[in-house]
Amino acid sequence: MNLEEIAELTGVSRSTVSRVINNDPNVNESTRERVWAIVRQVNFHPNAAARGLAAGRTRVLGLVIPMGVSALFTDPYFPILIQGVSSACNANDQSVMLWLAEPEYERRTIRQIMHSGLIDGAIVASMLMDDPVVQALAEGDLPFILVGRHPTNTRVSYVDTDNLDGARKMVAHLLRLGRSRVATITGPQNMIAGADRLAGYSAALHDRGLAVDLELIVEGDFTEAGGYSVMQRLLPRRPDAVFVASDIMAVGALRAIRDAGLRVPEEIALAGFDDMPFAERSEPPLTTVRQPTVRMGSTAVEMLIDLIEHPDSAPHRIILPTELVVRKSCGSDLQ
Amino acid sequence: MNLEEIAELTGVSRSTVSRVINNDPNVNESTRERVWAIVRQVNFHPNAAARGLAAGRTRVLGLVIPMGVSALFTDPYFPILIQGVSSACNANDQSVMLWLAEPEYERRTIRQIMHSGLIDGAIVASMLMDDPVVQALAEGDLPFILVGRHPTNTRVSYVDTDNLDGARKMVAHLLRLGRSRVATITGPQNMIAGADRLAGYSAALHDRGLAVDLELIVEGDFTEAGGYSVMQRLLPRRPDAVFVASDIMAVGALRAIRDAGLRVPEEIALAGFDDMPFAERSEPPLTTVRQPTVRMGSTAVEMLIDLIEHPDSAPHRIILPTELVVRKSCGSDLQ
DNA sequence: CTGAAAGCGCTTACAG
DNA sequence: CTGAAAGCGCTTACAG
Repeated sequence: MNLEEIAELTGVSRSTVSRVINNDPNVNESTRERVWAIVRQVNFHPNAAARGLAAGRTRVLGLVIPMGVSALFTDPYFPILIQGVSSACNANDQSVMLWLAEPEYERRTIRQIMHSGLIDGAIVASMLMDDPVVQALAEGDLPFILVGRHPTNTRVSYVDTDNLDGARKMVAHLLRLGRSRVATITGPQNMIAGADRLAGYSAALHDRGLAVDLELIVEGDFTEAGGYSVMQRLLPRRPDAVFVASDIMAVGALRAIRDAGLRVPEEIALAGFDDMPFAERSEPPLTTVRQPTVRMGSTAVEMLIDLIEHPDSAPHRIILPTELVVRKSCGSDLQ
Repeated sequence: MNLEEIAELTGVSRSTVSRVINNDPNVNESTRERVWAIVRQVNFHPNAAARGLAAGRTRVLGLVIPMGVSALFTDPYFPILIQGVSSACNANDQSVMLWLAEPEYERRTIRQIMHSGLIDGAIVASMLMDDPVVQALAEGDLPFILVGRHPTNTRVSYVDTDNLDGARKMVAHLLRLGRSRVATITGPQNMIAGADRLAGYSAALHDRGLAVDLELIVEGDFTEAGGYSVMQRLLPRRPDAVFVASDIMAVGALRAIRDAGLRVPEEIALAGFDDMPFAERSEPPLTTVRQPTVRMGSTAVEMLIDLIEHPDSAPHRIILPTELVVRKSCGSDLQ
């Protein structure tokens, strides 16, 4: 079933059918109705590939997730992001092509994306400070939006969580509770969120006129096992609070504190970041920073559609706010 | 940059360039090399949409996940499945189009999928006994593979986990440990995995010549909160072991048992299903059944490619084995 | 082994 | 408001 056949059934030309399907205003009302009737009757759906080829727009958006960093896919961040993107695409009548860029295919992936003709633009969930994927995209001419800010390139558009502010608010909270040796377990410093959350930690100390004690800063790797072992290294330095840059690391840190015979929050206040589902189920429930992951996804979609339609617009940068989620692990109720 | 331009640069016809790109054997070796050299030099990639239109094959596979059931997306099953599918697609030089079918868009989604011309076939992760999406697909002529068996339609191909056998092995294990009142918290009985795991429970009792006690069977909803409340209902009936049809429900059940002042595994042995990441972190670590989710994804891809290339082959059904993961919560070490 | 030509199913100036 | 025609970038019989 194609345009030609519909045209025949309706007694108009292929062009007119096309106009009707595309809601072109220049069609006689009665013609339009006649065509629609047939279209619906035979359950006709135009071939999207042909449409894309002819019109130069496929209404398909690519979602690129570089898997290089780790098996981050077992944590809910990406699934939730995918959900946000997908649902915004549904709402905007777009389809989504998913590219999980495994390291061994990364080069091929990025080429495919840019030259496939299959997508009108891409949303890239890059996490690294200096991602070759982003580099390559920036050199091509496919519209794209980053989820996660880009630290240097001033010409890319992105949406990000306010990681710095979230961390800052959390550390300020811990200080306000009277903790004096607030340590932090950071994320990898080659990851933007890792760097930004550390910057927030420093800023909070600075806000209070406190000096950063390098002894109290240790770098984790965003895994539970990493959180555990790094917390063990931290314990002899006697922190009375720890801001952990991710919930999953916080769970590991919690175990390490327990295994050392210390109590949370009495002896060590603990706070995470992300507000993952397990955070509220942990024992004690984990104080953390909530980020608007779904909204990042849908915002990215809207930005991308806008960029596709206005390729020459200036780069947009949107930073979404976070929210403090205070539970038992920080000892707010001990005061 | 298109075929025509490459042809011009090489001094051959568009047809020949196309043959080279598609590894057609009927090309002179030296011509082939000359063309490849140029293709690489200008970093040419054929337009996939045009290719799909002309050849009738896009090398894009659809992955359809009906989101109707629940926000199942916060558990790692789907992400891991997506990963398996995506990585097998990469390995087979296919791209993947992701359709998260939200209930409100389900009808449109399925139409889009079938008529888009964008994909050569679909992998459908359906969970319901009687899914309208599967129904619709079965009536169309797009090749598709189900992840999760179909109970009635004998003409669809699928890959599934051996849910029945996994449950059966687990319950047999609990019985072997000397537990005499083995209860089960099932999944929703309109979901295939829910039904199959209950069937496995019954089979294990039957294998031992034991009668099923309906008092010891309660239906959960695959959520933690559900596991909690349903376990509360179960407690007065004094089970000494509970096979819970999913890890997330098992975590809820564990909390309910604790809150009632009972000990796991001493007073109640507990076992889950799925082997999710948090299962080994639970306290005590959860005995469970591991299913090969990644392999289901990659198997589905291979089956689909096969089906696309041999549309008339008989339906295939592949059931992958599970593995018992024995940890502390079942009390194996109490013996 | 190679090329000219038709065709995949659409869109969109162009002319009327 | 409508249609004939060119074109999007490929593939693939067909003829040689």
